[in-house]
Amino acid sequence: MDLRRLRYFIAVAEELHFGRAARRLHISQPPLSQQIQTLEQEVGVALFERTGHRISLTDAGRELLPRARLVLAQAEAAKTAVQRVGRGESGALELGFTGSLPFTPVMPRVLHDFRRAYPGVQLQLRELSTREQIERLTAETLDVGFFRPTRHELLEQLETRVVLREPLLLALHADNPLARRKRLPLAALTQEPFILYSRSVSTGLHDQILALCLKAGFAPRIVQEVHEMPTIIGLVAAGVGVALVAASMRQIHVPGVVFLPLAETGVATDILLAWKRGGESAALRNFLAIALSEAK
Amino acid sequence: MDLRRLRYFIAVAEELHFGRAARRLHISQPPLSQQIQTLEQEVGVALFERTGHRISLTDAGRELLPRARLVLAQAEAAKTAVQRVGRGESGALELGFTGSLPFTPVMPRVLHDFRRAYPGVQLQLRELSTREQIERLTAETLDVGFFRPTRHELLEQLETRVVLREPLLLALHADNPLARRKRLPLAALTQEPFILYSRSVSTGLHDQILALCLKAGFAPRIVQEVHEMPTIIGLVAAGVGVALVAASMRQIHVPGVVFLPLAETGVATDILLAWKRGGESAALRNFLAIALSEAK
DNA sequence: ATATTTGATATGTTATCCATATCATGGATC
DNA sequence: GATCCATGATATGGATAACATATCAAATAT
Repeated sequence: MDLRRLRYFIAVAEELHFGRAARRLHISQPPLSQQIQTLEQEVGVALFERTGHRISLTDAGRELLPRARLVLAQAEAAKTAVQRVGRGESGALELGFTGSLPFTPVMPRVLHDFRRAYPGVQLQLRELSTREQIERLTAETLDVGFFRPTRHELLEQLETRVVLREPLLLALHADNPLARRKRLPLAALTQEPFILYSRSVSTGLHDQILALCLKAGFAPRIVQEVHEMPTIIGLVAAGVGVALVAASMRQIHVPGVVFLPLAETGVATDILLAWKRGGESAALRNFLAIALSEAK
Repeated sequence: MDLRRLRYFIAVAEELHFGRAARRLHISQPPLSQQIQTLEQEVGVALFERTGHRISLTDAGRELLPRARLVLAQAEAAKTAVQRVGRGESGALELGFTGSLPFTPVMPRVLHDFRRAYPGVQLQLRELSTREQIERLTAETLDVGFFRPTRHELLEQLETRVVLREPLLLALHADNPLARRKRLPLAALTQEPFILYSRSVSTGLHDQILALCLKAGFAPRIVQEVHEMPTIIGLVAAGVGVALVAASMRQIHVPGVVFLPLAETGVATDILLAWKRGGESAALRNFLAIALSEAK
């Protein structure tokens, strides 16, 4: 199983024509036929069906094609990553985060410290939903991600650490009579219109808040679902309704929005750092070291 | 970037000793040094630091090690996956069957045994009429099918085997006076209302039963045509008429339906296994091996 | 029936890979 | 500090593998 043979195989599988594939590979046709035959001998399975004038992939060939592409892509990625390190850029790191994270104390601090400690690392920031982050982390098209707890079947393939736990606060409009109180029990919100996190995108918070309300004895009247926390603040300012948000949302100063602690204790939301187990790059290891040391 | 070179690199990186790594790779030391140098030239970065007596990984080498492992592992996985498909241990198989087949002893047993022997094969079951199966088998949008004999011009393009021969029984309602007899000659049914198989969908059974009746000296009074055997049982139970059904229909226990053997001997219906000649996938070959070995 | 296109085969050349032999250098030992 | 040992690099020749040119056999198209 040679990378060159895999490359040849992909060319033939894509062109479905030995001659064209050979031209694309800048070799002549006979050695290509020969290499494919060698590859087929090696795996012990026919990869193409040669029925006279035209060829087609066998089941085995169809199985191999995407895998061969993956192997080649990863080899290529390894090469460029190594070269980047060689040029002193010491690697690249793609970091995912949800919209609320930049307002928390943890993400800015980690970024700042990492940038100072490893100025050579090319740090790419990507705002992505929790779900997208989990999918890209498992597919290894993202190195590390910040998000809040959720349910997702791929989560168990990832390594996660809680890096911050912050209380949930009630955000409501200053004109609301309840805004004059010092703290509020959830039960006081029975009649309030609720802004909630989207069930499909922010499953964890959606379910958590719903469960809290039910425990307090009422089902919230949901007037709006949103994807990201900061959006909520805008809606609260616009008088659309009340919402439960992480304490760090207080960072966002919008006239007319008041934050109140809940009377209930222990109502909080975690911030997680997640990455794929095994095969951590040097840059990722360094990032994790900094992020986790600041986590307590 | 050759897979061999990556393998060599991993060995040296793990042993941190060219001699030991060479021994592990069953080659001598000089070519190993040479291959590592070639690899370093290829990526343009030093992977090891040779400081006199001992060597260590450079940052670039540390970056490469986990990635090289990943590439090799995935190449290996691709190989075994392809081989599994080649051996028919994985892949997909689409199986057609008519409505009466699940009640026969042969189809459930074959499915059970095949699933146990080749759990990796994705087995798709499709309830299809005999005609549809024949058309899809010749068009190769179906891999294999179970049905009863019929006339169809495309049949000669298919390979067929009889996997079970079962007697035809008379199904009639318990209230029918004839139901008290132990066995019945066909001639006793001259005046009975007949439920028959649709001429267009189940040509074989339709013609067979019509011929039997004519041979017994009467033309049956057909009150209803149906597409599938199990449907008949329901109609018999409803008192619509009498019918000839395969013995395995006795599996369907519906109150009010009585099954009686015919006085005539040798009145039976076959169950066929059919597939398209040539180009059998490995999974299909394995399926046929199991199905035909149980056919006797 | 003939021409054309396709992938497979034959053969010689070149490049790659490996083994044996040898060299250069950094530590360890006396 | 001279010697010895271990380690990786270099030199050289032979085996293997990959390639190009020339050619073939079979399937289509004209």
